[in-house]
Amino acid sequence: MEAHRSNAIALCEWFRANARELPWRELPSPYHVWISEIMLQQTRVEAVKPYYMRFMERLPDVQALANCPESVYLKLWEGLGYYSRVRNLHAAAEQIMEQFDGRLPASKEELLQLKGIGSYTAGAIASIAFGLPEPAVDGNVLRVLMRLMDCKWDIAAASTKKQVETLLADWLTLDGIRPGELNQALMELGALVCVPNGAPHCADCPWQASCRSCQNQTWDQIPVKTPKRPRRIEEKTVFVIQNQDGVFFHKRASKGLLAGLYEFPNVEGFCTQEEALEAVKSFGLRPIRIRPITDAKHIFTHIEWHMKGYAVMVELGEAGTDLLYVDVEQAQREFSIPSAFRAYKQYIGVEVEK
DNA sequence: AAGGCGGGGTA
DNA sequence: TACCCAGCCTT
Repeated sequence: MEAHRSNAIALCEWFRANARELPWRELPSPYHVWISEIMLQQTRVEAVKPYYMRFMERLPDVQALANCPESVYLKLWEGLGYYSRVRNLHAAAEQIMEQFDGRLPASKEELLQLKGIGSYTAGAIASIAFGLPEPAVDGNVLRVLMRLMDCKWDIAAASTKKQVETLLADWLTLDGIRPGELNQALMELGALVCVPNGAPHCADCPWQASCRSCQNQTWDQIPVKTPKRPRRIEEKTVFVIQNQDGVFFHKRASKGLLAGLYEFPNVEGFCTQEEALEAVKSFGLRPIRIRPITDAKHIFTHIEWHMKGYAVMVELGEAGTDLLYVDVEQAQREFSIPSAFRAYKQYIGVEVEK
């Protein structure tokens, strides 16, 4: 246990000297920590920064978030990915207003009752915002500790995470340890020194002398992780349908992939120009002109979209189906459109040549 | 335990 | 190209 203590102390000293200045570290209130931790799930620090700043400006507290309409919070999340995060964030804000008098609860057990908060996030909020000795085990922490112990357990296994949580629970109650600091230090070490891609910067590591993986030169074998299965490919035809006044969009279903976001009307499979015209007619619209536009590919974690595009000019009038007809400004302002359709946004407002 | 769920950086 | 990122939820 004494070896653990000296490791923990050395890591915290390293952290105090090397911690990055991050927006959510300026004033780590429970709300600030909560929002930042949700945004940081499976998402890099640099990607989160501008979203975090804008989110805090627009929704500075739990009440503002609880009262926020879906279109606004989805727009604030547009492009960040994993959109159920912000849906759960909003639901949890309502939960906090109703059950906890507008303040985040100060226990891991209660935090776990909130939508979108699992073991890691509950531990992060409990330790960083409330100073409680709760572990916060993410991918960084698993990698760092597996290397420290030269341990080849599968980090994709739930049992591995449990073991690490149990180990850290002891570290966090050691004399002179600030739980929030140690948890952040473990993650910071993983982000800056014991990096996931390429060789770790062992010369800069506060654990260099005690790290088994460094001694045994096994860093490239650790962590062990079961591979995920290959992506499936889906072919789609995407339509940028316009008339003189506006453009047509479709709101996706409230569950599943890209839930609740807006998309260009599209159909399964690759359409010829003739088939494309038929598809547009099936939307309840009368095409005037059509031309092929760019192909595009978008890679999700588990799916690959291969897209073929057509720009279509249609007669004035609403669609007979569930398409929404809006002017460009309204679309920009109110519609959250996923990055998958980035290649087609440039055709909005562009004349369709014969 | 396994699969669904985004998007982008990096080697 | 493949892997990973301050993971969570559903089945």
